Amino acid sequence: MGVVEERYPFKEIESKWQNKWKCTKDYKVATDQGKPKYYCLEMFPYPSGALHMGHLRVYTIGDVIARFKRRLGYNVLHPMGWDAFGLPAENAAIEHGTHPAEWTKNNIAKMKSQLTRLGTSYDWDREVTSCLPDYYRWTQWLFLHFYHQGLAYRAKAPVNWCPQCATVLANEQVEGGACWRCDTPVVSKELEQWFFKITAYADRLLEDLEDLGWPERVKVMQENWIGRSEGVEVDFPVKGREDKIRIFTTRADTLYGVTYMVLAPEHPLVEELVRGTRYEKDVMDFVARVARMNTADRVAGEGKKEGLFTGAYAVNPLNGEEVPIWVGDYVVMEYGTGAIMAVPAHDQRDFEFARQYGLPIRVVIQPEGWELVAEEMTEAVTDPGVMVNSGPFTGLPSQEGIKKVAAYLEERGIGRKKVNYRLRDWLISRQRYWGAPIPIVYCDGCGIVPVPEEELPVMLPEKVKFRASGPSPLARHQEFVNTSCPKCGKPARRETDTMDTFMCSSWYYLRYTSPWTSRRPWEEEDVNYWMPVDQYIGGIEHAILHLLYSRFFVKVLYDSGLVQAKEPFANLLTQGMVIKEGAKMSKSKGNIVSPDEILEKYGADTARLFILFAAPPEKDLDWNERGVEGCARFLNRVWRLVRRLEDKVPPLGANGASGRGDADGDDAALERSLHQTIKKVTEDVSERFNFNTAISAIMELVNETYSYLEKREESQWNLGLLRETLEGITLVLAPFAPHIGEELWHRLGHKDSVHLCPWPGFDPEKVKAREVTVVVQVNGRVRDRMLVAAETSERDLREMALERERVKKHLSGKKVVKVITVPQKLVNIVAR
RNA sequence: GCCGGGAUGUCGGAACUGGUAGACGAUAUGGACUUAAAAUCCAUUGGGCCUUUGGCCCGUGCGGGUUCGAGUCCCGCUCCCGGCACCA
Repeated sequence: MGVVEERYPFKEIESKWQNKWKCTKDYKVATDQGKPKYYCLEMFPYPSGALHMGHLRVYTIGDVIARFKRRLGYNVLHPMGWDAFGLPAENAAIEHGTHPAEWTKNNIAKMKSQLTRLGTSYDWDREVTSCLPDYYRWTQWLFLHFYHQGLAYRAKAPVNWCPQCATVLANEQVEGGACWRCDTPVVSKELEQWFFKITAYADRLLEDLEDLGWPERVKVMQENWIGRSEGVEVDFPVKGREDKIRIFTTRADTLYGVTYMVLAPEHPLVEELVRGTRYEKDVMDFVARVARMNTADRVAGEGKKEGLFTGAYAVNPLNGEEVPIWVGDYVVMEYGTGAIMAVPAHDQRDFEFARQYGLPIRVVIQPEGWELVAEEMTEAVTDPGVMVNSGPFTGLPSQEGIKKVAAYLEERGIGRKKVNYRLRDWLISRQRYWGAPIPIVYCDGCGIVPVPEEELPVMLPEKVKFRASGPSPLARHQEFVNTSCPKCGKPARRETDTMDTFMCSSWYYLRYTSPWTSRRPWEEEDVNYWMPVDQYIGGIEHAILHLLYSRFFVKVLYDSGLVQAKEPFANLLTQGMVIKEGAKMSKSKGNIVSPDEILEKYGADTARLFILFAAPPEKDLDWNERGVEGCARFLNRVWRLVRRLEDKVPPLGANGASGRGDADGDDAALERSLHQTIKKVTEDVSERFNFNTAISAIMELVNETYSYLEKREESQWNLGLLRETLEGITLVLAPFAPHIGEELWHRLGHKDSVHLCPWPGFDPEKVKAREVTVVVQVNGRVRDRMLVAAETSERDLREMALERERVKKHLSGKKVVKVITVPQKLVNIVAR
């Protein structure tokens, strides 16, 4: 029985088929209007050096989907490339002296070979690398396109600066006041930078979320990030001055409850109000102190509020009342108008501030069911209620009041409806070398001049010197900086900032559709055939960043007629993390599992199978070596099963096709299992991406096939049925374990690749069981089981159930009140 | 605080629109094969109770409810994970 104990030689098999697939280019695709397309895409990696387990997981999931859809007859675009600009390359250059281009190139080579070893089915002819001039040329082209659309502008503004990365960051790249990449607290700096006007698309970015096949939580995260808020802006005149303080509020119904105003420390009016007054020194000291705090400190001081009276008063435009104007750190300049009306009775922050500084509290909304008394309140009451002390609005329900007061303000020209967003424009300048140069020239005479399209790309100079601190290599590179103005020809200076690498990744999926074109960023026919991406797969960490920027890009391109898709990614799958012993893999914890070691020890098929089997794709996956061994065991079982029978089972169509009507029904049972398995795998993969249950179904079929062989003498085996079964197993296993699938398929006598073979269908008739186990319950408790013909009628079921001895025992002394029957499932007898 | 998601054996996880809770895999235990080990194969593997073949009871985070029947639906909580947050 030597063969039976054999383990499958994965090393030979895997390299054999990987070479074959490479030569035959089985996964190369072309635009084909006559075929339904399917664009399957995984987020392209940053070439950091080597794949980690997280990469292994995404690329395995994507590969299974691509292989599966191909087999279903789709023209599948499944490309791969490299998000190759970025800081680590530059930092490596500073530390080790390797040029970023060299470092990146080596990493790409390494990671590409790892992806090949994993058995992925990419069309490598479409590989894109964002740091190469033939790619970043178009990134620059897109910058100019945005510029010409009025969507790129240069502005001086307070921006987030990461001292560690020595560059500015977009708002999306600051997490809790710290740099998303290195976790260093960011500081605020006033700089002139390039911005993309993403806020102009806020509403569409919000509205179009609805139709996306994305996880709810990702949609909600984007919703929160955009932070749409409807309200009114109201002007409060300043007593004794021409100035007005404009505020934004969502609670116009509480306008009669205003007892003071607060300006943000950065508000331009602050200085003017206090100038020359006895309040000036204290207020300006306070303003300076707040300005010195970095973002992290200000976030950390959450809840603690500080403020000062400015000595000035504002007039409530509704009731003419004079209220003191304060300056306070709990009001931020970036949101709304940088000034608020304070209604301590109905806003928790105002309430805390008022209590702290002894400012008056006035109730103007009485919630239903209890009587609010300002002096007795311990917190603000924000619930809706009835308006009180509100002049002509008294007695109105507050929710109605919001609208009525707004209308009243608008009529009198003292206020207007306004929608505010939390979303800020996207700051795309970076003070670093390893990125796409911003194609702009500054001329003393002409000002900001875009580099003409035909002069693209603005090449990143290769010979530069890296230093640990100071200006970026680009800013110090005189030949790069000094140029002539494209407009007037006089000496001019180039922009030395490069673009945020999120620019590069905002359009790479468009480039994949026609990466060879050198005349345009993409060919219209190709981009419109393939887009949108049907299934996008990647980590949740890009829920806002990459996914929001890409959506913005496509909307802009749609508006200019460059693409027909309104959204880049129709469906999104966010895969969970790979963890070990309940913790994220990290160097400090020493729980890192290396993909190379896994591929070496167990092979790609086993690694893939475990990744897919251990958890559904959205959930975290706990890496467990014993589980990996279980998957290796399973593949060996399949291997031995085919090896044992490959010379015995006749080709399909020849004599010995599966005979039915065998006396004991084992043949029918095995055949049924086969069809049920195909059905289950098909549904689990196509409808829900539940690879784990699909694989367990295949395991069950393999177990049953072994049982079948065990049960009978070899002479009694139905060899035709066994061939059908073995082929079925191979066909459905192939997307998950492509190498062994291909090998077994060929061992079974086939000449073509299993991966190009149509997905097997199932016969709905053969899925149905002839006999089923029906459960008999008495008062909802299972008391017996009956094996009956599947088509047994409800009446028969009921009668049979009532006749069962065990049932009678439980019915003794009771009266049958009701009998519920569910054909093929159960009978429930209700007795009292 | 607001929003989203979750809690099922020893572990990873199954259970379609309410209908046999624990599929599949791992672990553990026992057995077969072997000089022995590995590998392989077979059996058992939620808890408790009863004298057995067998049977009974409990059990899907907690407390209620709806229903013939609830892991699944409803109400009220607890805890965990994630996002946002002086956002006016």
